[in-house]
Amino acid sequence: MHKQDVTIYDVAREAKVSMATVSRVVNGNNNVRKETRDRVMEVIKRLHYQPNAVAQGLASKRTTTVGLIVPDLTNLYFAELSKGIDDIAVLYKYNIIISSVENRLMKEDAVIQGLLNKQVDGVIYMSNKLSEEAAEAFKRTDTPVVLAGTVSDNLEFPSVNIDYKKADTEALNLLLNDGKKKLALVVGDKEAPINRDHRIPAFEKFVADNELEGCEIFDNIKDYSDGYNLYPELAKKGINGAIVTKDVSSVGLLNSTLDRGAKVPEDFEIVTASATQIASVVRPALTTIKQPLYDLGAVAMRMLTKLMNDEGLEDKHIVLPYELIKKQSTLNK
Amino acid sequence: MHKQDVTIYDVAREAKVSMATVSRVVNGNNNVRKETRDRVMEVIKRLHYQPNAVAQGLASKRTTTVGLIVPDLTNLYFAELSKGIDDIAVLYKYNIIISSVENRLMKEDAVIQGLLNKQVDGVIYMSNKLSEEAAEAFKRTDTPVVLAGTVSDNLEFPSVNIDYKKADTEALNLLLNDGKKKLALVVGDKEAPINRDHRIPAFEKFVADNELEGCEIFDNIKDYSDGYNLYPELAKKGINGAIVTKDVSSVGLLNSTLDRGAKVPEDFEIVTASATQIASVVRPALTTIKQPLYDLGAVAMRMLTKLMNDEGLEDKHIVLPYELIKKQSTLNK
DNA sequence: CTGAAAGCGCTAACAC
DNA sequence: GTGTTAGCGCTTTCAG
Repeated sequence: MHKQDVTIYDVAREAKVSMATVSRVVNGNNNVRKETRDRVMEVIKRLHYQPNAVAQGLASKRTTTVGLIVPDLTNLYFAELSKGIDDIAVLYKYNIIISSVENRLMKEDAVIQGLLNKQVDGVIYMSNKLSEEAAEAFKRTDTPVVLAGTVSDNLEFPSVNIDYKKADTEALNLLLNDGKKKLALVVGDKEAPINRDHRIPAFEKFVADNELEGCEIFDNIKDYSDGYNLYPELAKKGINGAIVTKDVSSVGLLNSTLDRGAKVPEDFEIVTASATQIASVVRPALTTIKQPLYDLGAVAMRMLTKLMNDEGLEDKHIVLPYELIKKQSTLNK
Repeated sequence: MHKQDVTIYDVAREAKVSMATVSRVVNGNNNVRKETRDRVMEVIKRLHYQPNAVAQGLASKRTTTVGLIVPDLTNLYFAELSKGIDDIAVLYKYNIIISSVENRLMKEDAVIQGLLNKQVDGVIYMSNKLSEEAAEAFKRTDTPVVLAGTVSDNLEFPSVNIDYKKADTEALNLLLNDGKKKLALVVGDKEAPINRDHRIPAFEKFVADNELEGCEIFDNIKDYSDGYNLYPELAKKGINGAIVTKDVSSVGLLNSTLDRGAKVPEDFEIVTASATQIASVVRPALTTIKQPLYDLGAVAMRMLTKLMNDEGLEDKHIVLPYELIKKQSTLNK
């Protein structure tokens, strides 16, 4: 970034107006006579003037930039969320500073502080859970924050989610209806609020309500091989149906099942709780709880634009509909 | 972004020094007596002072922000590249403004101009091809640019790639060695420089060198269903081996092949030219040209940091090694 | 080692 | 409608 060649001052001089007028033209302020505006526009074009957004940001205290906090860029779940956010951001002319925080030395609150120092106008936070430190960092600022696809203990921050309990219950009903009675819930982290407060209670309630026996929760299944290595244990325990929260784990479990000669869905049924591209290209195709990831992101960003304009929100917590997509990994009787 | 509560001026007054000294402390300048430094640090901590990066940017002409231009966030190919970039960016304390440009009304050069207006210190451009307008926009500025996994006609811009010709030739040799002689090259866009100048010439040369007949190039295969719908045509023409540039298309083709009762790899072999997670979870697993996506991104970002520090580059065009990973979609005799 | 002062490029009252 | 004038919060000579 070298010294800027042409500034608002050059345009003013050349167009024989004050820089205030140039500023008005640039910002679409109506208080400029048409002839003046045209003249200024002509000079802007001729000189290839481009406003310096940093200077604008310092003077106006708005950077038209929002921060995005995401665990991992290469996780399709968050990539699809981000796409929804990005599309709405473009619509409202915001740029996005993206920060991934998983497996980093830098602590989450330091990342957030860095974003705030850059004077972002707002932040969207995505994760399986809102960490303590992140929540604290957000509370210290008055920069608006929206949680997308992220469960939080307190309802302090606006959020967009689906009804995880309802979705899981519906999936469990599908399994039960197919005659599978020894069910499993396979999660990445038992303590993540989304699991602790939603999926696990829903599972336990379902098991109790239907008086099922031998059902179990499996923790710490985070990637493909975790899923792949899990099947023997499930088989030994006679489990014949599972809801798996991560789709790569689902695929690992699926492949493992097939490799060991079990039939899906006859012997064993799988429902995956996060439907990304990966779940739909494997064979047999996986039955999924389809979260509207794109929409979750888009709605979250729309909420944020309102907050950044001090417009206020009708609903602070939005719940979007999901869909249970029945494919070949369940019998679907 | 409201009025900042505590500024460098507050710290200066409280510590009984000038703001210049506070600035020195904040920026780690050594020309400060230890006692003074300690006193300033104490006040900074006590007042929770955080420098305003926008003001720093305006005054210093460095924003410690780089722009990333990517076709689509949800394409794992670019997501993995981005991850490499991001990790190095964090290391050098840069933030990343990410802009996706595929299927947008806004033209690419407008996106680039927007990034430049934000005074990014550098730009990394990723795409299948560098568009004319993008190249023009980059030429107008002296902000450094690096191309990652992107082929360009001219060698004006520094770049990081693999040797696509060599990789494809090795893959074709694998197919031929397995006894497959009617080969196909399946691409997304014939006119993209990576195909036009690398993959297609390599394919044609291979066919000529080995005096093969009935080999053909298939264009416009961009997604899963394109790949899925392609197989009948290949079958009719007796094609028995294919290199597919996009991995989702490869998977589509694979599933279609299996659905129609052909055996992979006995009757038909597939090699995919971009190995993302998707290629490795399907069954049979796909043989792939494994591009070091993470490294491509990391090296590109490292180059950019050098350029941003006016350090100069030893090599302007870096070629990284690839690997041909043999899996079950080829016989591998 | 420290301070004074001049910007960086723009916005936003305020006056006319 | 348009110009004048303060800043926005920080870096960076230049003196001393």
